[in-house]
Amino acid sequence: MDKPSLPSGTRDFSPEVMMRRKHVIGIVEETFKQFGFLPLETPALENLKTLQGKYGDEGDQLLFKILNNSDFLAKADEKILRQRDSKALTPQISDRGLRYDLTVPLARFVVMNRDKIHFPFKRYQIQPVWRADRPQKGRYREFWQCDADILGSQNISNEADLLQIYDNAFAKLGLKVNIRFNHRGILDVFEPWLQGAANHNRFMQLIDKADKIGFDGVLNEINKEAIPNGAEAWTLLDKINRMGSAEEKLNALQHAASIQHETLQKGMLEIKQLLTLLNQLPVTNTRTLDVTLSRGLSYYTGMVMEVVPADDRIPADFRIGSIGGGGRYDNLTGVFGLKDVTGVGISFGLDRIYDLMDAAGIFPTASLQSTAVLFCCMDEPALPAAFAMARNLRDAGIATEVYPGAAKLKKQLDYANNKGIKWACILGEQEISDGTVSVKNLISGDQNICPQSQILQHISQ
RNA sequence: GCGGAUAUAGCUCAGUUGGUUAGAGCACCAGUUUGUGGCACUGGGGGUCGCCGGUUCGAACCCGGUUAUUCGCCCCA
Repeated sequence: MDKPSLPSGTRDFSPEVMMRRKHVIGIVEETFKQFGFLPLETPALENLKTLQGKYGDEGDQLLFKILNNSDFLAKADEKILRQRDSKALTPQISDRGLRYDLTVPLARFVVMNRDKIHFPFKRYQIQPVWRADRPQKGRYREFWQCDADILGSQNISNEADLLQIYDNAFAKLGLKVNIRFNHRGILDVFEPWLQGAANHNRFMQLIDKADKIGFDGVLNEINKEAIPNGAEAWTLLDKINRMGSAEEKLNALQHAASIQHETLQKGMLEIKQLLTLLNQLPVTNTRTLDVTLSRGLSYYTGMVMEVVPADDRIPADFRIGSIGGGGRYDNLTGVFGLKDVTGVGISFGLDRIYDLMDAAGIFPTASLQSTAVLFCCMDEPALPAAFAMARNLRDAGIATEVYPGAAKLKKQLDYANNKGIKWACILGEQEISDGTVSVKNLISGDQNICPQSQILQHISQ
């Protein structure tokens, strides 16, 4: 018999871990609801056609594919089969795959249900996604995303809401973060200068690594890849970024842009509108305009945002990437045939947030408790009385257990102690004949005898 | 897809230049206490040293292969 094991990059979540994960999910979900988002769930499986071609070549490689049922090889092309050409064979033996993110399923859903949806459409989705990536620290093959998106409204107040959601949720979680934002319009200025979209995309990919490898690291990469004017563009962006306030950065940008670039003006206008909405409101975390933020290669077309940890309780060597990100994408549903639906959304990386809070040791201990009262019976005849009292306590909203059967008292109290149960209610021959119950507070060690009818009042004190 | 590290009890790990019966802590079970947990003490169960092969009188230890895990790179949450 082989030892049981898990597929790499997947994990079991023990009851202790799940209590904490639920704590995080609960706060994120509650925040989404407070801003008027409603839940959506989609299947783990999607048709491969829905998923493929949405995430670039690399993304397609990382899709988990599912073999067709029935005799899938019988239908495969004889020639391709003999050539052992996996890439050509895949479409013949696999029609379905596991979802890679929550945004593409959302787009599919909106297109399929366009007749039922009223725009602006605000939905949140908290579900696992799968990527056949190489696992490493903070990176899993099965992980959870918590997405909130608004479709069909281009007003910048949506972005303002999403930035508030980030701030509110992390404030409630008790994790200090920095919320960075930028506008793709600012970066698009450089496209002609960098001589083409390919260079520009690569440029954005490289500057996105600044957090990790620093200014010089990015500069080296740009020089190594010989991106035309890349070094100059990067130096300029970095210089602007070092200025203090968002307003100063915007002013510097205005002066630096020698031509009246349309997307730059749009980007700067939207950032100003955003600041007008947000600057009057209280904020718990830091929120910075970072003109070097690009969010890689994805489909973003307007505002982009990203959350990075900024909590000094996190050990210095515990480095992990961003824990949330999002932005505006025009024409998200275009690939599925529905044009001109703009969307803006954010995502919380649940697993990384969990890892960070765990490393920083900031999970509240209360999130571990479940049962409040345990009934311990000395003998079987005491069980009916325990069941009756347990029922009353549960009706009063108190989580209550009756220990199964009449085990040794030591064993029953051990159980209560390990589970962090506060009250042990002991029932033996004496208590049953007196109509009483011995109530022990397992935190203080105090023990009293009270009438069975008074049990609720006794433990409510 | 590429590179490094690791693999010994349920978990975290020791294990001397290769030498008799492979250890510790935690966890578990039992007892000290026939109805009282946490603390303490005593005892107990639990291992084909990842797997396959090689070197050797002798391998947990050395060599080769393999599988898995893990940390980086690419990319991403």
